[in-house]
Amino acid sequence: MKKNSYHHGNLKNALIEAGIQVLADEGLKGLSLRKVARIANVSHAAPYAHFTDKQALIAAISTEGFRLLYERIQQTIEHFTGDPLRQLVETSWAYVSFAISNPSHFKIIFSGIVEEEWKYPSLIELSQASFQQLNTIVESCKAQGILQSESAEVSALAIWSQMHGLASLILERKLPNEQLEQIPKKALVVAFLQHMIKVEIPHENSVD
Amino acid sequence: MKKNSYHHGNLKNALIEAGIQVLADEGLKGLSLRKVARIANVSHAAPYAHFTDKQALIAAISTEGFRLLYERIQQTIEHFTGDPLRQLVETSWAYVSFAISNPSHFKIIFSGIVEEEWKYPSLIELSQASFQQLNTIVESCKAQGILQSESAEVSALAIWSQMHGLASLILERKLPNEQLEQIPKKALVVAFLQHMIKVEIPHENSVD
DNA sequence: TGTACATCAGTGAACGCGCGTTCACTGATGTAC
DNA sequence: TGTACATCAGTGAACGCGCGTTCACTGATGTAC
Repeated sequence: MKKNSYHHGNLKNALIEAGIQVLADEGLKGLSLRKVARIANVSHAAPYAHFTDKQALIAAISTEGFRLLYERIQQTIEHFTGDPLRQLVETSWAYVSFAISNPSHFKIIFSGIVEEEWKYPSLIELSQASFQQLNTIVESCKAQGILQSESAEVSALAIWSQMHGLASLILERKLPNEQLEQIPKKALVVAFLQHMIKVEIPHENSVD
Repeated sequence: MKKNSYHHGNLKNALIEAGIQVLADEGLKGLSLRKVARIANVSHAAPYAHFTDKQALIAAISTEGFRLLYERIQQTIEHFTGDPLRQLVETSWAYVSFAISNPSHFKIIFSGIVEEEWKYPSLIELSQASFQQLNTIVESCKAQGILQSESAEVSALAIWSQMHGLASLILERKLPNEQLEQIPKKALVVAFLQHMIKVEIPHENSVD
């Protein structure tokens, strides 16, 4: 970024960025340390100064993506403080739209590519923190009588599963027909949630 | 299968089976034509008599898996003819349990690995037929007042998404805590569906 | 401010590997007469 | 039943490739005094 010779100065991040780019362009099968180094204008051995091996780079990309997702959801939660129903709808949509606009990140986080995940504790922390975000919202909704009142955790998992499944099916282009494909994705999210919610979800003056 | 020299007799299927085995043992990154040929006790060039290239083998494995899933669901439907609620519960469970017991097949079908899917029309047909199975059940449920009465297709997609998401999260070991992991998976399926259904789902004298 | 030195972040050659695919070939099988 | 021949399903050598990783190295940077 700053120096034009020898020491790069920010190579670690540059390699992560390059990796994301490769994933977007060619998918996982096209991702190699050598290619990533090439894109960062650096010799093919240079990455080893920052990552112990290829898995470590993949884990770093995954962690970075998870962090982005987490922060996006956190912002949404704060933006709608005090309105749990709205929080539920908007965070669900944030999840699905994150997948749509960052397919590489979403896929690498959730495609079981990172082996031996326990070696990368920040990944696991983020995963649990993310679920906790949703769980808190669901508890608030139940407290307000918006959702049926059984185990909040099961309900949270039900919602997460639904949004995760929708995101996956969209990314894999498995939406079963054109009719469904033409429905705006946010409308699908709202319709799905409406199936589970007692009160009517109000029309929003869409924020994003 | 029959001859012990030169002509194999059933090599095409043997290669598909070998491919499934490799996927189960080492995942997609370990799958190569050469390895598959090795397992089938055949020279590394032999597969080219049956598949134009590596992609074609992958597509064949995927198609085979999809067919198994389709047939399993079809049997479940027929087994509970006349009882749409039961059909809904049991086919949902069939979907999730197929994923659990055939993770390689499930992943390869739904992981976007098959490129240029349009080259393999039977894959696309199976995909649409599968959704149609679910759609028919949902329509019956709505006719009986079991489900809310909006678009059957949207409801069907909601259910499919939910089960697909649950299956994916289980396979990727992303269930957020041990508490949830200890719940029998079928109980989760039932709980999820209960969120969307007006009537109580009866306890079944479990069939499988 | 200047110098000596440790540490850091890169280089480039080299290793061994398994892969996908092609090609000329050959052994086995099926069919027409 | 026997023979000629086309077709099919395999073989094994060869190609070129990109990869992950290691290693001895060197240029740049930071620090102690």
